[in-house]
Amino acid sequence: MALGHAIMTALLEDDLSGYELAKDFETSLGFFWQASHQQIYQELRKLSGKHWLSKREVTQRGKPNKIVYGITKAGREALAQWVFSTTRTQTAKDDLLVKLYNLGPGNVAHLAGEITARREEMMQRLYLYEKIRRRHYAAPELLPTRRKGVYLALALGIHQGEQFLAWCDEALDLLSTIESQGL
Amino acid sequence: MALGHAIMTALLEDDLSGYELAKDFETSLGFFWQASHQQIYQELRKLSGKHWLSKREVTQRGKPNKIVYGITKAGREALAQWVFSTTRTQTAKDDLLVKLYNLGPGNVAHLAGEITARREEMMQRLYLYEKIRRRHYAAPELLPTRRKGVYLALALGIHQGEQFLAWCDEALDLLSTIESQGL
DNA sequence: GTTTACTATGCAATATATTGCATATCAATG
DNA sequence: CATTGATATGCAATATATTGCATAGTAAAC
Repeated sequence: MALGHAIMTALLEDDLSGYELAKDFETSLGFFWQASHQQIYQELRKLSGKHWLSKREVTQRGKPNKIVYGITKAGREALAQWVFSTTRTQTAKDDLLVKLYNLGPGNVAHLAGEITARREEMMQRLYLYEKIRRRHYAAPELLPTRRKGVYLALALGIHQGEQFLAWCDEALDLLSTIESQGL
Repeated sequence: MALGHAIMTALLEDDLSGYELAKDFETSLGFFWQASHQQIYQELRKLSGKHWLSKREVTQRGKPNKIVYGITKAGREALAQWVFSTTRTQTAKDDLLVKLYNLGPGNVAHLAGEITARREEMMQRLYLYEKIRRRHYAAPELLPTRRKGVYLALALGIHQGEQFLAWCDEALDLLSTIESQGL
């Protein structure tokens, strides 16, 4: 039920529509919790069914109307309680690592390519992270409490991203010593 | 369909029963791909239905009989092909980070506790990783090709684990500056 | 003026994962 | 000799996630 709590968390600061939430999940909170729009729309209906969210339709001009959700008092309480619940040990699944277990002369080149692509992606993400950090989290000790938490999540993302880049380099280095075999 | 491929990968070196696979998934490959025994048993039946695995019953004394699975030629081919498939962008979901977005005076102490627990867990895992590295991967350049891939997965685990410890310290440090509020 | 892109929401089917329970043998503990 | 724990496999129900498709209005590009 963590997606629901992630959504409520996103709604703590602003009321948002499903579409806007889906957009948001591609950045910020979505760095740590991805979700597709289908999932979000379903979850929104569930949450408002539980009265943890309120909804209202907003008429728009030049665009289809949207349904904007806001967190209710009951929602805030449920969220606050959830923070104290025991976190199930996280999933941590990555195809790439399973693929690496299958490393062989026939696929070195391909795997090196995948790693290079991931490296690129991570570079771009880090660029984004850094931009956010510089703009909003330059002095973490001075932030209001809640923002300190957000900062820490960001800091983890940055550290792990940098670490990942270093690993990519190590990996590409090692892979380059393997004789590739065409198909 | 990646669980299936993870299972076949595990069966590349040894034939194993569902129970043994489930045990294995708690270590080694399971560091990068967790799965419960229910999932594994179901997947095994699916895979042998596709003739990617063969099965035979092994009579045991002092223990219930077991069904041992081995990868077939067709399975090996499917696995080798899968390595070239496009990896869907990984999931990356962590309750703890969502919780951090909800940081407040009422839950600092709790969150600090969760981070401390995670730190402990990671220390233990790192200890395991390091033991494996020293024993089997001391000289990565000299390993046979496939083992180089396994080494790289391990290396990523180690680097990210160490990075995580450093982050925990940073986080605990920052959290300690926040005034905690009892309930 | 037709195509493409963005906003906005949704259904249905399938795939994947989790939770709880059930069964059965044997060894060791108390 | 009753309980606990390890081995060994499985069903059923629910929860969660993914994939493909459908609709519909407007704006901008060509």
